[in-house]
Formats: sequence, structure tokens, C-alpha cells
Amino acid sequence: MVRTPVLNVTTIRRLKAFPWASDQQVERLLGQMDLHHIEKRTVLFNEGVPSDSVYFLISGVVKLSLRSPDEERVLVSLISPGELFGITSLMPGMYRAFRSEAFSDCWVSSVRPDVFVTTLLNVPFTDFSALMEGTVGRWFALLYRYTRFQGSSLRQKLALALLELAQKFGIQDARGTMLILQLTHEDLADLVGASRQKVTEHMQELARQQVLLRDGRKLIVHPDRLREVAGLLLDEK
Amino acid sequence: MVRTPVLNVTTIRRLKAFPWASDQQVERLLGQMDLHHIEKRTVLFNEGVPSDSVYFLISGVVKLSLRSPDEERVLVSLISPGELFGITSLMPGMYRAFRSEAFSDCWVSSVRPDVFVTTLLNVPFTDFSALMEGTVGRWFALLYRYTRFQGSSLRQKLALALLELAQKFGIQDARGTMLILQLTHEDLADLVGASRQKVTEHMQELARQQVLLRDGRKLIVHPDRLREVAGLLLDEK
DNA sequence: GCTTTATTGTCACCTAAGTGACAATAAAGG
DNA sequence: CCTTTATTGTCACTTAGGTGACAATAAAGC
Repeated sequence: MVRTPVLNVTTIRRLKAFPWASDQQVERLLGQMDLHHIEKRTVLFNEGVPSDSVYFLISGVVKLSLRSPDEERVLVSLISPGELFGITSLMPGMYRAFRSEAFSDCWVSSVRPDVFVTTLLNVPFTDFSALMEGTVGRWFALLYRYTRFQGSSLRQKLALALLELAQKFGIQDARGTMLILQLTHEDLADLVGASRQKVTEHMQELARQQVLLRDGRKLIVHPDRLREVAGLLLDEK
Repeated sequence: MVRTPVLNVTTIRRLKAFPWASDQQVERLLGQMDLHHIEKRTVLFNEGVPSDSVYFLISGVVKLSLRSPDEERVLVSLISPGELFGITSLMPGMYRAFRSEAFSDCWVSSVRPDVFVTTLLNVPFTDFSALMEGTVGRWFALLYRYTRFQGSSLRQKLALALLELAQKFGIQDARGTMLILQLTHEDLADLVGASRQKVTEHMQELARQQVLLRDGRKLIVHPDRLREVAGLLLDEK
């Protein structure tokens, strides 16, 4: 038999969660949170689905993971009691980047992100989430790239890095997306954590396979083909 | 001769920055921002120094980087015009995690984080930054670990991962910090992106060198020695 | 235009880590 | 307590990528 935990201000304080919030705010938040018991190995959400709630872990351990190009699972993080997770829902229109599943039997509570923000910060959710996107959105994009680096070959890492660069520094060109940036192979090597020589070899290979081409020292890339090389699903990102 | 760019609402709109903010808010923010011209290769801030301003890139490219254990530089990200950076300053008491330097000649504007937040969101800075820490703080910790993985050996990655676990799941023990978590070598392998076999070998090696020890299936680690193995400076993290 | 310096290309060789295969333990389930 | 299943330990072999060394270009400075 499982005993339902008590979820009150004292519990929250003991877990050292929301230390800045007043008892009143915590009370109000608790009134809007529901409680679930999740058995070991149960999936809470999968990568790719819309982000519509914030989760709070009361007890147990939750695992965040990701499917790598070669079908392995990358373990991104283990969540401990008192932590919030599933916070992509604080940014507008985001999809879950990781799968979350119970690593052990857990008690989890969830709230709607707008309720969470308005209760704790007293600010319209749309304003808050727009600000989040403009500020920490980049951290998230970086985390996305780095987690996807795990278990990827140099070729795939290069494709991922070039995709990110194309999004930021790309302008449309008759031949593809041109990067308005003078990047040396050394820069690329530093970006993907590889040696300059191997980057040269792979860039040549990618050019031979028409994934990209060079115009002087400017790069023109083919985002679709890069996505393919990177092993991303066509709808991803 | 360098021509000083005009920094007004139109410029901000053209750069697609702060799209949610009203003209009025942007005006007010601009009144509080200063403008600097930064020559290529100039360092704006170094990793480890206190985070006390938010930066906004008007033109040029800024590079975020990091020193890896073997003295190489890891290129974390390239910032494009219209982006904010240096946003660790939005969380309380943070230090800069990356060095930022001008990748090309740049025009950069900076603001105090509290001014930034109160102007755009009309909420007390301490509340906002506490909420940030409690929510996206973990993203940042993950980004920290993953960027440090770059250019690290498996041994170093393991040390970094175990350090993070010790912080989250560690309880003090006469013999060190005990992880209250049943982790298999396979889990660790998934966490650091390595094979199970090599993790077994390295864990044995670390145990032999008294960096950690096993009590049944529980791990007891020595954070100081782990930090040393990971190649972190003693004051880091 | 010519010299200097930075970048790219190419190679042979080395090393860390991946892989498969299996034995030795330890934990879990009945 | 015994059987089954999960985890750890070990090893030989393979492989991706690192490394050093140098030639071939291309860009930058004068």
C-alpha cells in the first residue's frame, strides 16, 4: 500500500523549494497543484510532445533522457526531490526536448505554467514567457545541441553545429543558405570539440556529397541535408 | 573612422529584439543602456568573474568560450546581432561561466540586470531572479556540465558527472559523501556518453585511487578529489 | 606585385574508447 | 534456500578520431 504524502507549506519548506515565495503564495500554488503517484519506469512525457505543464518532484527520482541517432538513450539528468522539471513549458510554443520517466517510484505534482508564474510572480504569463524566450532561450538551444552531441559522430556534430549557425547567421542564397561569417576549420573544430585536421577531412566529404559548398571563405549549406546527416527527424527543430 | 550606430526603437525592432515589449518600455530601457565599440579579439568578460550586467549585441559577432582541462579553448557559442548575452547576471550571485570576446568588431550595449527586468517586466528583481534560479538554474547547471565534457577524457567526464550527483543526491558520511541512489555502471555510461565496459574499468581505477569507494551498491565519493580529477580549479563550482 | 602569414589539404602513425564475448558475482523472486 | 536475472569484471580486437609534420593555397600587409 502506498501512503499519499502530505503536500503543504511545511513539506515545501522542508524540500527547500521556492524559498523566496511567501507562505501565502505557496498556499495558493498548492491549491492549484495536483498530485500523482508514478511507478518506476513510467513515462511522464516524451520528447517532441507539446509542453503544457510544470512538474514538481516530491519524492523519488526522475530521469530525463533523449534518443541518440544510433538508437541509444542519452541520460541527460536525474532530478531530485524539491526540483521543478518540465520547464520548457515556461517558454511559448515549446515542445519537450527530453523524455521524463520515473527512475524510482515517485510522487509528482503538476501545475499549469501560467498558474505557476502568475501565482509566484504576479505578472502576465505571456510577458514572462516572452522574456524567458529572449533570454534563457539561447541556453536551452545550447543545451539542445550539446545533449545531441552525445553519442554522435564528428560528422553528425558538424552537421548540428552548422545547422545552428545557419539559423543564426544564414541568409537565403540561390544555392542554399549562406553563412555571413568567416569561419575557419579551426573555429569549427573548437565548436564541435574535434581536431582541425579531422574537421577539414569531414568538411571535404560533406562538400563532395553536396551537403554544403564553399564560395571563397564563405560557406553555403543545405539545411535539409544537414538535418538528414545530423540524424534529426525531419520535423525536429 | 567608426560610425556610432543609432540606438532607437526602430533599430531594436529591426533587430527583432524584445518583440513583446511596448515602444514605451523599449524607450525607457534604451535610456538606461550604454553603448560600447569593441574591437575584434577584445575580451568583454572572463569566466569566473561576478556577473553584473546583461549585454545586448547590436552589430558584429561575439564568441563565448571556455578553457578545457588541457588548456584548449572550447567555443561554446557565437552570438548574432539582436541577441542578449551574459544572462547569468539574471540569477542571484552567479559568476560568469564563459569568456566573451569580440569575434569581429562589435557594437555592444549593456544594462544592469535589475534595470533590465524591472523595465521590461515590472516586477522586483529579487523575486524574478529567485524564480529564474529555481527554474532554469538547472538548465544552466546542465549546460555547465556538458560544455565541460568537451575536450575531457572519460575519466574527467565521470568525475564531473559524479560531482553533480553528489551535490544532488549526496549525504555526508564518515567516509565521504554517500549517493543515496542505486546507480549501475550502465546508468553512468548513459550519463557520460560512454560504453558500460569502459565505465567499469574507470570506476575501478578511481576506487583504487581512493577517489571513491563502494559500499554494496551505494557509492561514496570524495568531492575534493573528484574536482581534482575533473580538472576544475579548487574554487570552481 | 611581392612577401609574409594564415588557412587548408594530406598523410602515416598513435591512442582512447567502442565492441563482443564470456566468466564471476550479486540481487531478486519465488 | 535455490533459481533466475541483473550487474560487474576482464580481455582481445577494432575503430574513430587525435597528433605531428609538411606541402599547397589563399589572404593580408606593405
